[in-house]
Amino acid sequence: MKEIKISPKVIERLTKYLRCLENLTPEDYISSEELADKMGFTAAQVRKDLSNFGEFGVRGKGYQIRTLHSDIEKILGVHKTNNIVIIGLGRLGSALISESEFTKESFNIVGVFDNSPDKIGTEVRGLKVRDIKEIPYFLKSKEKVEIAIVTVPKYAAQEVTDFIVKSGIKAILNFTPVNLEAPENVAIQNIDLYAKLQELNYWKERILVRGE
Amino acid sequence: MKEIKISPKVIERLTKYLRCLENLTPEDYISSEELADKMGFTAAQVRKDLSNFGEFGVRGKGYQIRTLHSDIEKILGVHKTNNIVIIGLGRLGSALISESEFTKESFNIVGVFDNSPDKIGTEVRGLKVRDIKEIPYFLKSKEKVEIAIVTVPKYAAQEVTDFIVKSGIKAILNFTPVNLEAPENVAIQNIDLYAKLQELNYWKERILVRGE
DNA sequence: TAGATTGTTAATCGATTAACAATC
DNA sequence: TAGATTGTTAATCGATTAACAATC
Repeated sequence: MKEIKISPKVIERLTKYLRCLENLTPEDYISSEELADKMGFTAAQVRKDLSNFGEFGVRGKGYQIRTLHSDIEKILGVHKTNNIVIIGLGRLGSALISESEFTKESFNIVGVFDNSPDKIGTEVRGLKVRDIKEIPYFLKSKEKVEIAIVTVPKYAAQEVTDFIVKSGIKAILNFTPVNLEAPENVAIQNIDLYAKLQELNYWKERILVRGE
Repeated sequence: MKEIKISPKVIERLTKYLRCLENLTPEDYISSEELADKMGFTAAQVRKDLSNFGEFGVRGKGYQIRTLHSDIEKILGVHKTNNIVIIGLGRLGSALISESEFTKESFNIVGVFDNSPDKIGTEVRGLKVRDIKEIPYFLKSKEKVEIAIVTVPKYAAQEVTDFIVKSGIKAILNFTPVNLEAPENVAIQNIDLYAKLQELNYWKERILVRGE
């Protein structure tokens, strides 16, 4: 399998296929057309997306739901458990820790960090809150942790990012509204809740779009 | 100004221009090139995006930061206060209520709804938690509310959506991982935190992308 | 006026879709 | 084998970029 350049849009759709397959009978087969219909895509789109990564279907039959699900999980690397840490224990950070979705098998929160003396040392959902300064030691001593969820206030965002990247973090889910600077080899996904609300506000006046 | 079909990507970038302009001196002028550089876009992109909505620049000088900021706010409809309600008061819903960003001028949380007897009647940040069944009356009696943030558990998502849409909601910020069905004239933006994490997990192994 | 930068048209690039030979 | 549906190539569509005349 050659490493062809994959578009982020393909990966985004892969997560949607996964969501969709979860609700179906694992033993059944589904055609690209059926799967596409469920999500408002085209059958060609589905086949093209998957063909980037190999051949997962059976001609004349379609894709077996169970194997397709597990194949997509493998592509995304979520067939195994990936350790994550949460940086910043404000309201949002706390909420994410308890989010049942995040406690699924594929991601495992192994550390929680903040810089407030009020929070350091307390426990949240069985996790001790640590001083953010401990990050470098924590990352060295513990099992591999590559992903950090950053929910600090925006004035601290860049500084915290520099620090955790230097400490070895390779991927950041950024909830701050700051356009983070980081080295080329650090993956970043931004979730800007307020921006999404602004987008929604635009569309509510015109209609057209069934949000991305 | 003719109503040309605008791509969602344009609106997404508009919110980014806004974020960027916030940190600059209002009286200064900025060229499309300077603005583009700050975000890793091209100057042509910036000019093209803006030209969809009118002429905001001064040839030879660029765009005045203060007026461009306020012009983009007007395009997005966030120059005025838009009322919103929050449906579902789990951890995430509660966090959003307290999110300082959401308490900015342009959005105003006027109602909070849940169906749990434990929560109904309590107060969160000065807002009384109401029974979700009251939504229709609430929307009729109060000032105009068109936007709902939905943070209910996924099994309840579609049912709740049907109910609030029937009650008059015109736009939904959907935090559930469900692909909501709604009439054509209801705008929906989806924020799927877990899916974002999955995407990030893919990119962390290859690198390439500075999340969308 | 000369210099700078816009707004816009035309060219390019990438992503989606249609079509079909391969094959279960 | 006949019917169905894949994987893939070619055609289409839309979005980005380059280029430049308009103009402050």
